[in-house]
Amino acid sequence: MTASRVTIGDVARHAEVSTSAVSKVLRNAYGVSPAMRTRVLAAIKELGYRPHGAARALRGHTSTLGVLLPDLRNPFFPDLIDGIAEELGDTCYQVVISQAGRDPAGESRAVHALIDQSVGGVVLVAPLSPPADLEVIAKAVPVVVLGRDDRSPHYDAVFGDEEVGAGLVVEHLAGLGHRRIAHLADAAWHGSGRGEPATPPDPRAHAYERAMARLGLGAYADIVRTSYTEEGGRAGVGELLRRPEPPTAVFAGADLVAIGALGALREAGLDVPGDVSVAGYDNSWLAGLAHISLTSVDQPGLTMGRTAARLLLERIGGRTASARISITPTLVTRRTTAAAPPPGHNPDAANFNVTEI
Amino acid sequence: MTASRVTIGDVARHAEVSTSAVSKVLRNAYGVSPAMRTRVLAAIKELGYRPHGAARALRGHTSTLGVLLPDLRNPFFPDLIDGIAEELGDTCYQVVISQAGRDPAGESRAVHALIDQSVGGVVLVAPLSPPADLEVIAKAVPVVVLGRDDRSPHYDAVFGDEEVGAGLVVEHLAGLGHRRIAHLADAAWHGSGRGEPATPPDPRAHAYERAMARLGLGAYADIVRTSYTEEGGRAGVGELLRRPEPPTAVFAGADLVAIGALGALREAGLDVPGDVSVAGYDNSWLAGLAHISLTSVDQPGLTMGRTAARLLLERIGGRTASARISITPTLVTRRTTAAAPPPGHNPDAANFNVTEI
DNA sequence: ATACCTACGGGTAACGTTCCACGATTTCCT
DNA sequence: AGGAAATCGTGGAACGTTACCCGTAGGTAT
Repeated sequence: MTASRVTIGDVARHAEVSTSAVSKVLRNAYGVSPAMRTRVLAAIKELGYRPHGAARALRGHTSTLGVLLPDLRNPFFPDLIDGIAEELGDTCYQVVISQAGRDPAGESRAVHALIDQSVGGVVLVAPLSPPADLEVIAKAVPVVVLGRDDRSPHYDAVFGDEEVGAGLVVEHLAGLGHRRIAHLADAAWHGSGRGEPATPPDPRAHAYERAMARLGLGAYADIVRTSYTEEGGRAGVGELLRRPEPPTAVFAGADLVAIGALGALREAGLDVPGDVSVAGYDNSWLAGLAHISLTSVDQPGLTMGRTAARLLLERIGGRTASARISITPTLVTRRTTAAAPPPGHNPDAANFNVTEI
Repeated sequence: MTASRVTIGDVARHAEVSTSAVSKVLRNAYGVSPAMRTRVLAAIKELGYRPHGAARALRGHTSTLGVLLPDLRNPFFPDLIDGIAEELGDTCYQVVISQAGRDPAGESRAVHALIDQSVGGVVLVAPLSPPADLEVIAKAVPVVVLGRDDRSPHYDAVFGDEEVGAGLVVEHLAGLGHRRIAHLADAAWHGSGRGEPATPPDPRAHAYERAMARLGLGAYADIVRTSYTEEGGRAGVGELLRRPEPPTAVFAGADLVAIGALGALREAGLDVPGDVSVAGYDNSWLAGLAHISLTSVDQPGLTMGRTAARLLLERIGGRTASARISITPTLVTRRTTAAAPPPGHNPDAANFNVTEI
């Protein structure tokens, strides 16, 4: 029952010109007189005509860009999206977002679905697929990877400097006297499994390890791989608390994970930061909430989003040289990190301080 | 430099059949022998062929559904998306998400962009556009509205029962002895402005007013309109605290707003729930966090998302009769609501209890 | 043997847009 | 004045897919 669409032909008839003419004013191409332009514009408005995106796409024109997000719940991602949308504000491009699965297969399916929809380009946020797969995708459509330090000849990358970020956290915690500093890493970023040069090794976890080693704490390094969700944070802390000597500080790879960690610690009767310090990553709005006040590594999401969008536009514009842009993070210290408890400290004794229910 | 796409013609040539034949096996239509089918399938796999979405769309076939979200930060929305994705799991449909602006104009632009992309249907989450505009849109594409109680002959609606939801909160707070119960409502839901029958009146705010009246607290009803964001919650509380007699309870129309309210109250030196009680709406994962533990009206986001997707599929399948599905919310009480302070209570005196920095 | 069905496969006209090539007119230059 | 150049507008062939319609081959009932 959907009324048949009004086409460029209808507009042409109504304005008594050719469809080519209408097409020209639509794309404001060369060769159209002001008189005709106004007539066509009037006809368009009168008929409420809107160009058919699919038909345009068939001719190779597109006005949508795709953004692939691993997860809608991560509070850092809206910042990226806002940045992308801002940069695209004065262009004709429109953003569509697609949620990738938690696994490379789902991610691949989602990105191909985006391409089948003939988007003009894609921003892949923290993708799971190995670089080789992305090279293939980049052959079909301009690609910018956001949040992974890939070096590819065919697509661009925008990412925070993990070495600096992890270093800041570890140095901060070590400076507070912590030695047993554990790290909750992203399980999805599995080192491979087939022995093939698959996804590059998790750079955040590696940076953590190097920072620990640099500070002479290499023996205390302890990585738990878990999902980058609140639930993952809970599970990770659950595992850490079963260690013979649980850590006194937890460096979560994402704010959401840190939030889960905070919850699990609280439920275990441990005080933050009295018994255990917790730090997150991304400094999303969640970290800044008064009731959470999470120490976190600040990454300028808006800037990163804008940069990714800019690179994508450049690629679409014809740039073939590859770009790699690194962004240096900073540390925002808040109330979840404090001096390490004294060596003989018994966490359970601290429970007397807990005044909340 | 993007390599030219492999088309259905390439597949046909490679399998030595006609394009019609390939098209048939693609849609597994009638009239194709098993032998040919396997040959074509082999060719498809060998060439890595993927059907061109835009070309299909031009012929009237589509396999994407659009979801329009007002805001990526609202923690309730991912639940809806997950519900929609779940329901669509075993169909060929793929979801794309688009972020509407904060104003009706931006929303309209976003939904039309979606339609131009020839989606097969759209789910509009808490739309700002007046029903009349949605009727127009529903003429072009199947529409389901999620989170607003519209009764339209041309599109469906799935929504929580606001009367029950607001009633539960107000009764809960009144039962705890509160009288000055204020409400933070959505400013975007402006009652109109032109005198035209624009967007219907904010049902949540109205339900709040009726509940207050029903309990004999009509004189205490106090609505502050603010944006449905964390910042909006802060601003709303700021305004409420400037009242001659500030409220002892705040009913925020969304969890995110309640979070902002909590932050502002804390910064004002007020204790929650000692001095002021706070309740939210949607019972998103944010409300359940141990560090927040917000009393909130529970709406089953997953179910609502699934229902919306189901209705959309039915519409696409040809149903023309309109559906309206109301979902009854429940109340989850947590630690942000408690008995009202005694009449002579001086909030400032309570500051002695504040132990945190 | 003829007519009729069924199963299988191909030919081809759309779908709505863009853009190249090419007329038709006017303006400019010497 | 004669032609070149600039300007304005049109025709029509794609783009990749689908769906209708029509052959053909073999089988079966009359």
